[in-house]
Amino acid sequence: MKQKIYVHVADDHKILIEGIIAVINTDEDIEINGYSLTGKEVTNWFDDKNNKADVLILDITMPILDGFEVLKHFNSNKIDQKVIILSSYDDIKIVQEMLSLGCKGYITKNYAGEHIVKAIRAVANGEQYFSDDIQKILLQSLSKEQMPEGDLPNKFLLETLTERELDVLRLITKQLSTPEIADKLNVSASTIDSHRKKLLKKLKVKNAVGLAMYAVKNKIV
Amino acid sequence: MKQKIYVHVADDHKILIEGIIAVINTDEDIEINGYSLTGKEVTNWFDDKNNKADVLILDITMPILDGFEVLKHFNSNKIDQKVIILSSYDDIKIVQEMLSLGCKGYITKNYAGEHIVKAIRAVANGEQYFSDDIQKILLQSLSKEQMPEGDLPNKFLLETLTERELDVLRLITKQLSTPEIADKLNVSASTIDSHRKKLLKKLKVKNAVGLAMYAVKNKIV
DNA sequence: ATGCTTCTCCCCATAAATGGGGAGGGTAAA
DNA sequence: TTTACCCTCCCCATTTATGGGGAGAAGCAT
Repeated sequence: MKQKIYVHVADDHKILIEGIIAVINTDEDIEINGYSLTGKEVTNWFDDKNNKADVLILDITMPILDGFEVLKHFNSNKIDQKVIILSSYDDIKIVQEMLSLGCKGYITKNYAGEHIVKAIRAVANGEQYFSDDIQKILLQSLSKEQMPEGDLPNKFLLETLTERELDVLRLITKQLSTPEIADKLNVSASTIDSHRKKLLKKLKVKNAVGLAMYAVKNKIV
Repeated sequence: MKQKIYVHVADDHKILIEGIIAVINTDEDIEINGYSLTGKEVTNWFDDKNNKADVLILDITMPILDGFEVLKHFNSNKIDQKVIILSSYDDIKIVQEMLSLGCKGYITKNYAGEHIVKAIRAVANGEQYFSDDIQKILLQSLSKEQMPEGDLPNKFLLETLTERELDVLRLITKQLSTPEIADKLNVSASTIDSHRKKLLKKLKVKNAVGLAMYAVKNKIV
């Protein structure tokens, strides 16, 4: 029998912890030797040098301390802990932030059932592990040009929009057509067309709906 | 031995379903005889008269159809199903909305582990059941004597959208064009055109951008 | 002065969206 | 059975949107 892998689970929903335990208990060489319902419990547990786990499965949204703060605590206290993020979020910004904070794996709750055991084995073995959807968005982010660290990618894109482009974008979200926008801004429709083309290229979206969704996400409206 | 209670579980996170199964399996007289990962699966399951469950445990945030829409489907199709809402939300408006839609129990995911078995027994027995935190906010709302008037204004409009229209609306927000949507749904582009026209009329918006903005406001996406 | 960007406007063309009408098949309720 | 709604598909037509190119005027910075 292989050496046992000890796992600590942290999630504010106990039912989810019980689900993970149920899935993992089918494997004899993995054992849950502790769990936490808040981020504070996690840091307390690992601050005690008697407590150890090969892998920590960590939720992001938790009371008192969230997943980000737990990882920051580990970093500032030189606690070298292998962490798998288990979250509902599949936002590239969050994933990148977590990676920069040192997590070794990231799986979304949609994939947890099938992949969690694989993830634990991989990370315990010193490898990384990401669920399929996370792999996908990570690859997408790579192909698009990486942002300088700590910078929010969308903030950056937003800066590249000129004032006039922002004017047009705002009016688009108000459901105005090109001729209507041209009229409102007292320029030719051709000009608005140019701005629209520029917006589509800059924001890498397909159509006006994409522009609107971008505007909403970035709170331009 | 008592008569067995059959339970259907619906949640978009399979790991949570596995947790519930793990907790419930300790009781011999309760059995999970089905589960769903989307609201659509739930309605399909219960539309089949061969499928029955004494209790349905229902999450609110699910793909395709959310918990609200599942209950509305039950009501408009005269399906008398005992439902326990299992959600992270502890918003009084949401709880009241769910009660008015006929749910028999409401427990938050924080309390799921300890209370879910009790809740199932109570509801299967014709009683109501609410977890402690939900009981608390329900009592508060009574003492404040607040009315749920004008609470969810747009949710009403949402009701008027058919499932097919919602399908189309969701794909529009993903920046798909009419031909692309037609391809994805395996129907003719003319059909999608019809749905788009209907959507524009029903939601009283000018164009696809208006549809997208509506979808965002009403958290369809 | 020479680039650089922005804003403006135009040409070309095709694809897509909007707006009106109708129509058949299905299901379900009254 | 009749009524109503939903989903499907088509006709007509016009307006908008997308995608490529170029180009001049103004401002600004090195």
